[in-house]
Amino acid sequence: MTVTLADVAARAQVSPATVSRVLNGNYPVAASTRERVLKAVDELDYVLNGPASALAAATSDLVGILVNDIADPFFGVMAGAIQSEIGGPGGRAGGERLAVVCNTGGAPERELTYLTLLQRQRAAAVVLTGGAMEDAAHQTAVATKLRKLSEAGTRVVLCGRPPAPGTGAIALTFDNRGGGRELTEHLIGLGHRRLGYIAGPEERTTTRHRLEGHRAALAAHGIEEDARWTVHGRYDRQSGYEATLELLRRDPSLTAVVAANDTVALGACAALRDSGLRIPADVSVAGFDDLPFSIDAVPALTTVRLPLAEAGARAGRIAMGREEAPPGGIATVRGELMVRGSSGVPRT
Amino acid sequence: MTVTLADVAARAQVSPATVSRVLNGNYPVAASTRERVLKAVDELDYVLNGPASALAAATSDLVGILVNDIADPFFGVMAGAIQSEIGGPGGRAGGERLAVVCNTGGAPERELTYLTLLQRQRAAAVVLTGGAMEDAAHQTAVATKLRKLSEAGTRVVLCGRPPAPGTGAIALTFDNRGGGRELTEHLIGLGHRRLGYIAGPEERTTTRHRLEGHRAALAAHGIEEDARWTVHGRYDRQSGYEATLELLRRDPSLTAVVAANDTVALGACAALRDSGLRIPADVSVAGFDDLPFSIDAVPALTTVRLPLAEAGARAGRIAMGREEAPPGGIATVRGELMVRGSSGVPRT
DNA sequence: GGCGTCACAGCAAGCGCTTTCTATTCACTA
DNA sequence: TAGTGAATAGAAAGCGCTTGCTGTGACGCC
Repeated sequence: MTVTLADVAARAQVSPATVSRVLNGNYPVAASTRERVLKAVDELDYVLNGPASALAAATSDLVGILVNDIADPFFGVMAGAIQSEIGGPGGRAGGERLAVVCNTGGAPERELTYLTLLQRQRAAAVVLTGGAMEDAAHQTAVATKLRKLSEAGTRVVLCGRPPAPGTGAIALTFDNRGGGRELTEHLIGLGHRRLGYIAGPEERTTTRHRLEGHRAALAAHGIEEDARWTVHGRYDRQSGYEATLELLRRDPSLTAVVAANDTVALGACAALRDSGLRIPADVSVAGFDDLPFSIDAVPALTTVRLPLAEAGARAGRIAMGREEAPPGGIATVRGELMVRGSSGVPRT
Repeated sequence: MTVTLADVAARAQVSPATVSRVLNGNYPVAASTRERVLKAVDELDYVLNGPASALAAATSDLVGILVNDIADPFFGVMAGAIQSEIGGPGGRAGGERLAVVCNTGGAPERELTYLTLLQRQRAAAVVLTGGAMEDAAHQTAVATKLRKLSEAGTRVVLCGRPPAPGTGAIALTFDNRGGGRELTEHLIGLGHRRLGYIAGPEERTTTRHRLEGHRAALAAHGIEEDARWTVHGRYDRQSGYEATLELLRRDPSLTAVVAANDTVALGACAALRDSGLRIPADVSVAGFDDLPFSIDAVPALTTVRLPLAEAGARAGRIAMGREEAPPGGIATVRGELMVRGSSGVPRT
């Protein structure tokens, strides 16, 4: 039925061992023999049995990439960059590895199950992207899992995620706090004193860090924050829309709205427009991430550019062992403030 | 070192066979025994060896999803929908399957290599998304591969891709031609007679079909097309920007620009704005796909909504064998014209 | 000319699991 | 009381590959 190594060996008149060695290229095989084997492989249209080879060799060529939402360009861009370095076919990498993207949907239990699945497949490496959940039980569970993976020889890299001490995972962390602070300071610098903030889901590290940065900026400039100025929501457009209406309802005198990310900011823009307010003449808007579409908003979005592709690529290389891990296993990746049309001086 | 089935068996005082049966649940095991086994599994923190089990059972729980560009929401949305149906952990599906997204970057050879990799892993199913390459040699190669996969028991589903006759693949095809035609007819109906068209890469089926629809509409209304009115480019924003400038240069009297997709349309909008033209007062713009951000453009983009999530979900179910394949193995998925602010009557 | 050294090739023992077939038990029925 | 079959557990044969170790000629060296 299906062609096996033995069939190839028979046809090439060599032992299975030799065929295996030709295919893996990690043992000397005479050129003439090699050729004969390759010819047989070609003629029989042989395809290696992955599971069998993984079992025998006790390694696999699978690399897992965990993302919260694959439909969100934030993760798409990172995943693409990671994958391009992992190789898969045609990547810069030599060995053919199957980079697989797993969509957790931001659900803790899914994250864990995917990790188990990858552990089960004896994945060569795992890259976790995006913010982590702040649920203590879940964090412990994930940490335990990551440690087990590391111990089993799977390289674990965190990309855009806070470090997980004691797990052996390498972390490339985004400086969400610093970015958030810089962004808000920009607005304060323009003269804003009443700033609404649309935060992401409560239990995400990303949410918390960005918000902390925002508040640090306010505090640093002696602006007392009004509790009504912060609204929590999801990381999507609709959430931004609704949150903005809510903010306007709570305090119509706000002159700026800072959003958890660009997608939310776009929703905010829509809500402001629908409320008859001009951007930035009436209200300034700022986002975070600098996703590809942010420059196409009208006016273009002021935001913090996160080097998603660069960080992803680096994470990919580290996962493949082609780049050294940063000292201490932790590196902080900074964002860059992008001032564009959506922010201006406040109305007087 | 690592815990194996045998270890669990020893601790639970049963045979390995019994443990396997408890874990797979496809054979009667006394409740008390089962409990003992599960307890041992838990205590030893046992994780099944995927490759070994795949080898022994001659099946795997891997499902491959091939996309052209994972950073493009068009694919992200589809992939997310597919994956949610495939299951993976927490999906609606029962069996835990590892849905893996493979990024081909639109490169033919990568597509093939990924297919081989999946074949190697004995994937349970493969879903190919997005337009196909029109290169004859490559199409044959892919068709051969798909046929082999089908024959080996892998379910093959094409989502948003033209059918591949004789391969055993189920196809859910987007009606790009019909959508393109409807879109252009809308513009013609508004009074436009000089319409520029920004097409995608030449060798893509999607490109060709949309363009054919556009031309069919023109022909149906007796509009003779000027060769200068079509420009080819990539499916990205920059390409749309440049192509639009080129179109304006070639014929400044154009009153509408139809883009290959929404991303390109956004680039077109930017180019028009930068050229001092108003949308739609001076030039109308239309896109295709109705990606999430299209509604946030200013003005909102007139486009053809493709039910990406629905089609993806259906493809996922078919791949899992949870939904019957359409009659003949081919279904056409129609788009829906979304008329928004970016199209209006032409300037006089 | 004898012998250590290479460069290859093959043997065979698993890798950790699934599954067929067989054995055992036990509850009933005749 | 023996006979029957259902229910359950185990023995063992692989699944297709990798790899440590064992040949086996050919070669160079003293």
